[in-house]
Amino acid sequence: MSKCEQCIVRKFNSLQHLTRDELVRMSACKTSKIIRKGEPLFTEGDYINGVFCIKDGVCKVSKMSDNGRNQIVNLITKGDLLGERSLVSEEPSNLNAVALNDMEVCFIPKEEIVSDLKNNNDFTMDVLKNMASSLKTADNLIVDMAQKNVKQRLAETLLHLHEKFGTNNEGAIDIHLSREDIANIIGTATESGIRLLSELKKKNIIAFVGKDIKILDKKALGQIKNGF
Amino acid sequence: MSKCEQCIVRKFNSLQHLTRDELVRMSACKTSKIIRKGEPLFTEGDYINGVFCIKDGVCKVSKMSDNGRNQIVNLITKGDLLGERSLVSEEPSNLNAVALNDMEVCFIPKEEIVSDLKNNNDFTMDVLKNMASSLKTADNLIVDMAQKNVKQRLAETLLHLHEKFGTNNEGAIDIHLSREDIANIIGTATESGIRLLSELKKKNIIAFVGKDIKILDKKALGQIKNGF
DNA sequence: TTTAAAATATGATATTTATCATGTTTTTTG
DNA sequence: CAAAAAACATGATAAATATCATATTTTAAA
Repeated sequence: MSKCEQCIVRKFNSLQHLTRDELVRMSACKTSKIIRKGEPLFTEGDYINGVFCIKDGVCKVSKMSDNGRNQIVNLITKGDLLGERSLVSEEPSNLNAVALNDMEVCFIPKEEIVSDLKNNNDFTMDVLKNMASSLKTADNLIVDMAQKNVKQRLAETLLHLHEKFGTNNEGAIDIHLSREDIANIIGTATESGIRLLSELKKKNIIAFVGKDIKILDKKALGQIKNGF
Repeated sequence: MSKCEQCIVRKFNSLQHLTRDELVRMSACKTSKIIRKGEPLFTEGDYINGVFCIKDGVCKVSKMSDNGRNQIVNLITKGDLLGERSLVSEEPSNLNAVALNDMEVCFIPKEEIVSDLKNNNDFTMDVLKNMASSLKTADNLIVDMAQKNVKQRLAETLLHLHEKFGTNNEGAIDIHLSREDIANIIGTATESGIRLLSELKKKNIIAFVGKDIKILDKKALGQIKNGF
């Protein structure tokens, strides 16, 4: 099994603040897993009791609404940590995490990492910083969801995905999401999402490469995002 | 000036985990303020650089959307802390806080409290716990905003306000919000909010006591919230 | 590789919500 | 207290979005 102290991925998240000794201890108790596309990392109601460190792949984090529709609240990718909240809460998760492609993840049990939270202030402060940042992002998303219309949210989402995942060698956004996933990110019916994508395609603002999306006119998307 | 170590309010928030010595030091550098109804505690773009401890009163925390509408993301009340995020971030606030009634607050500067974050792990862990809890609440709100319609969100908001603020001696929800505030909580146009409130009144699900709202049929509201 | 299932697409329609207009009531201010 | 401003209210209409129906394409499975 790979060793945390030699793993490059930790450099991208709070684990970079752990000492070599702490990493060696962590390495001894962590487990590595392969999660196949479509499989869950965890499900609403699960007690996670630990943190996932994403070595490769992407997963969608979502929540079922009372209306029976699924809302994606986050996309977690290589280098990210997932499940930090379980470290300071005894409650089960209110979220689902499902792999969007094959993933390689390490799972570090809560007991182990909580002792680091108690003893390594640099680490704790960084976790706190990240949570504060997530909270800001969440507040902004609340405002977007409440105040922007579906067309604006779609434009914003496309720009955001482009920013976050970059483009593949054909110029398309380098993440494979189904039309339903996209609708579940922007919070609309699948048909409405598809319809608006078709409209953007017809206006030559985006193009389809297979089913993936290529942004042709970034400026136009920016304007739509702001309500023009 | 009142002394933190004797102040009952701190018992309701993370400051309860500070030692007597830490409280005495804090007391020496904090400032007390009276904020009148309608006045801001801080405004989008301000560097807060400290934490507000709410001794009395309620404020609304909101953010302007690009569309020029104001979205209320939180109501902060007696016993709460406000501005924790400024402790671990160098960025200016993305939020506005405005008093809904006359408030009594203490302001503790960042420098002072950051040293406690570094040295008192109980305190730090409690701040972390609260932030985790806020994040969960925020995720739930994102899902509601994205997936529930305005009527559902109004019902949910009324039930939530009733839960959070209780009722006054006339049985009305014990917080005075304008119709515009209510619309800004549920994320809709003021007219739409008013219209739906009128409709609930007509159906004898709520009543108006002056301008305040009294819930007559909790069960019916619960059903509307869930889409019936 | 044929069949079944899932995903994508689009039209028709109903529902929800925003916007604009206007009137009334309440609150604030000189 | 009178006048002005703000908040509340409701109608009419337009725009946005969901829902239902159905067809096509793609993917998965037998």
